[in-house]
Amino acid sequence: MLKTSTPCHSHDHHNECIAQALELAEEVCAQRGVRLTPLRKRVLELVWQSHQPLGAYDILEMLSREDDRRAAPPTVYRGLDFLLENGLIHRLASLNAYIGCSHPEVAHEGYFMICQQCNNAYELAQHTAIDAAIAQEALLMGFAVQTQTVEILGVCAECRASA
Amino acid sequence: MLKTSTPCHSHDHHNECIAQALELAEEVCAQRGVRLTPLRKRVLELVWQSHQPLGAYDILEMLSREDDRRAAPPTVYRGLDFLLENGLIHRLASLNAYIGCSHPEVAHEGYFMICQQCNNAYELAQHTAIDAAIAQEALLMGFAVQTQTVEILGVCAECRASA
DNA sequence: GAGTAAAGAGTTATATAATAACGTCTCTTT
DNA sequence: AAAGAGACGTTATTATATAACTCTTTACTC
Repeated sequence: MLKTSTPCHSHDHHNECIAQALELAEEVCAQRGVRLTPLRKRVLELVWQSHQPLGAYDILEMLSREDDRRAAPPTVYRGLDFLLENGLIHRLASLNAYIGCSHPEVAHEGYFMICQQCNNAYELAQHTAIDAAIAQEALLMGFAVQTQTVEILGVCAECRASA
Repeated sequence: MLKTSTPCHSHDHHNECIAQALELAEEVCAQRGVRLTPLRKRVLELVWQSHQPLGAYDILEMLSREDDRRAAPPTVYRGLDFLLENGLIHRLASLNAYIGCSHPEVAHEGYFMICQQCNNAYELAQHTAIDAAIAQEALLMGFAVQTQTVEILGVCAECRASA
């Protein structure tokens, strides 16, 4: 059973959290026989630089800044597509944005609570009451679930406390 | 408590279901003192012509066909915005599409099961296990929910049966 | 190790979804 | 009638994503 990803609010985030995610990504890709190319790794790293969902064009701009030749959209979208396929990131449909996944080793749907003040996205654990409830409703309707989009917008505990 | 909207598969859909929705919309708007102008009503009618979510540009094209002068995007989006604000339609973030709401008289979030074969979108009842589960998770996290996006893609019972 | 197929990535152009900004018309309210 | 607000037309633009073609790199086969 997966645990709720607890976003780091510490300054070590950039060092620890990202490094850990990249390492795990390497493992996962190796195990699956798919290639985490420099570009893909670069995109993943950029996505991981915050717990705040990033737009594809934000990533594009960051990429373009580093290499000083201008990257084009397909470059980023290919990277994102690969990462999505391999569960290394999730896409947030309600924001048109992307965010790193802490548990790429297990295929799963992402359930998110997204704070509209700090913009952090908190991925919920699997096997919560939520997915049980969805499974139950689906069963009642005879509906065969393929993919799920569960994105809750609001204000996180920290932001509520500091308000 | 709301009931699950049971999409009509009958041929009477166009006559009954739409008429009923439009009538209800009139009532709701009258009661709230907002204006269901001809344009807005027209957009709502178009949205209701199927239980399949429609894109804004689909609606735009339909509008343009009738009046034979070409309508522009803002025309449609203004209509959609009004309808959204008044709960007469829902927006499906995962599809960038819009669909009529059967219960505009009660403010609520839309939970949807969307069939990838027939494209029908089934709006779930409120007060299901799902919203209870979401509320419970939010409570655990100290998260104040503002808006919810719950969109389940898969195959509906009918399509499974006929496959 | 050379030949070949497939995957990855660059590049240009385009599709799709949504909004900004401004003008005009039409109501109501005074 | 004048003023103000709401609704809508119109043009242009922004934001998000993909198509199509090319060339390079990698991996596989012999």
